[in-house]
Amino acid sequence: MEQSLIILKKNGLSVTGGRKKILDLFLDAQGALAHSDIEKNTSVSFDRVTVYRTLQTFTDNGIIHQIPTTDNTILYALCKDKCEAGHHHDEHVHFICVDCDKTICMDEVTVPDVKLPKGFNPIQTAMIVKGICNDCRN
Amino acid sequence: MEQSLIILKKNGLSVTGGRKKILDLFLDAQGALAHSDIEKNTSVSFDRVTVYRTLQTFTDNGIIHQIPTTDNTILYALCKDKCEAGHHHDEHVHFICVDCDKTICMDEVTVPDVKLPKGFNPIQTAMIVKGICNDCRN
DNA sequence: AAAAAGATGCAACAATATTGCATTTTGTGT
DNA sequence: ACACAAAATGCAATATTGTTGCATCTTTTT
Repeated sequence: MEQSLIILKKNGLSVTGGRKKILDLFLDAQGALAHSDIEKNTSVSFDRVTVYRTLQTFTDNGIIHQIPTTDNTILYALCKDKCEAGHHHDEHVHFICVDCDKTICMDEVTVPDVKLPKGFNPIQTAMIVKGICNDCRN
Repeated sequence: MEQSLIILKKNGLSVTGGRKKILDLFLDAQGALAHSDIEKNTSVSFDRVTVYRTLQTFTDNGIIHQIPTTDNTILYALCKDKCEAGHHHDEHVHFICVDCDKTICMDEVTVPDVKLPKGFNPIQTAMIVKGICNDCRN
């Protein structure tokens, strides 16, 4: 059985052509995807609204997570199995290549703890490293 | 002499009413500001475009820096004196309060180093902690 | 197979961001 | 202080991005 199908069923989502297609994009992608990446993809011919709603649904169900960026786009990437609905554990490092512009999830690299000033109570931590990725160094 | 004036002069920027006003907002602000915060501020009555261009100018000159977020807004905050034009050193932790929604720069908390996989060359690191801030805990 | 629940498309709208150009303001040299 | 050059601003137009309501179609359930 296809992986995208498995994932959708596991999360109790009705399986539709659109969801499978978009989920496959993530499964195939090396790095993170923006809404525009999906919309521009020739194999996806859905309404913009459907893409928005699908990404929202996937996020709500812990299938994908959002990645913070400094340009005004939201990036999405597949969650690993540790994520639960409504409570993401995407506490791994995200690497953004300044050359090829790809964003890569480094699941092996966990975010180190930081000591915060008194009175500040951390719930979730994200870390973004900009640099040159493995493919772009020469 | 006013601080905003000093900063503008130091960076070789022509000093205008708009730039002073916006810079003062940052100097007064506790946390980071979004474009909309500035535009909505009653004491600012400039064209949206001017605000965009001013923020861009300040960013280019290392006066303010951008903060990554997962909602699709760009946040800006004052750089400390270590920042140079074109090369930001905003390697401090940003704290986003999930209650009051303020974003605070924790200049005292430096971002710890992480070991990246072979072939990945880091240039800049950012870290975002979500949680409850000092004002909102009870 | 029918009913219920859910997903999708469309249209309208809202918010956000960008660009070119004319006008005004600021900085510079005298 | 004045005139000129350089830079900033405002306005209009346009592009991009995100949201909502509702009718229609598809999937799931019984």
